[in-house]
Amino acid sequence: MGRQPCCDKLGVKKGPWTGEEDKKLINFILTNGQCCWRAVPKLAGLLRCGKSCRLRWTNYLRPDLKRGLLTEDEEQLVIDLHSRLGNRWSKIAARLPGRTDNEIKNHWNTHIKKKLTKMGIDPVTHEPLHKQVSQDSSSTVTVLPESDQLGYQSVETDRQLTSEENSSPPENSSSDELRVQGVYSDEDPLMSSLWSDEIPLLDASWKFPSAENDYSNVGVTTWEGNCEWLLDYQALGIEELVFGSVNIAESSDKL
DNA sequence: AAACATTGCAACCGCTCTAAT
DNA sequence: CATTAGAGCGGTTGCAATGTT
Repeated sequence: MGRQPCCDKLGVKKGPWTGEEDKKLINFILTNGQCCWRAVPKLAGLLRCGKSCRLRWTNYLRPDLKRGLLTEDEEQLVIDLHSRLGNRWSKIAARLPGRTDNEIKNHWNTHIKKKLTKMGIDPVTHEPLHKQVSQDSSSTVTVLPESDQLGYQSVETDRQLTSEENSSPPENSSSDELRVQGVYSDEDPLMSSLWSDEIPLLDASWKFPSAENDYSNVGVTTWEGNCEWLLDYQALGIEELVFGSVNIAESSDKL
């Protein structure tokens, strides 16, 4: 017995969102809060799949999102977290307030990967590339990393990789396996907080520039039952402000 | 100026996880 | 315990913007 599709494929619009659709979605969520996403499109008068609405909201419309490129510090944090967590983008994103997993994933694939490769670091294993290359005697040994210039820390200190592990990226092993293997230590504050599934908060040691801002109630991935701020938004007339950005989206649609 | 190549990002797809029954 | 439905995640794709020839 197959699973029901998340939405009726018939009559469901796909592709880029229009300003009008954004407006409807924002308006609905500001007014009603977040109930079940499956019901959102119907209630909001959208011809979209609930999943699509959730994605649009979490990746683009959420008012607490930061826009623009990742800062150097954020990038560094992403690299560090990736070396520990692998492609667990949502876990990584949880450590960067105002950033989405999609955004970080895109930034990783388009910028950081290249940067690391250029630096002679394998973006998958975080191992120096020359280790693999040097096996081929004909190739020149890559001079290693300007990594220090960027503050990149080899993960060898954190992870004692066997040659087998070296051939399989972290994401190929289950987290529990890795923990059992001692790859991640429970004494590592980052890892232990991740294991315990607490609401992510920036550790002071990250020296993240925006840590001065209070994001303590923003890091939650769902704000069900925690949407008082929406009412505040409305009371303060911030809805207008939000829609201002929608207008920008609308105008960009016309371009 | 035009054609082509590359890049970057928003959005989709399909799978897994989890909670409810 | 098994089944089901919904939510979330990570990989991938499509396309507009930008750069290069």
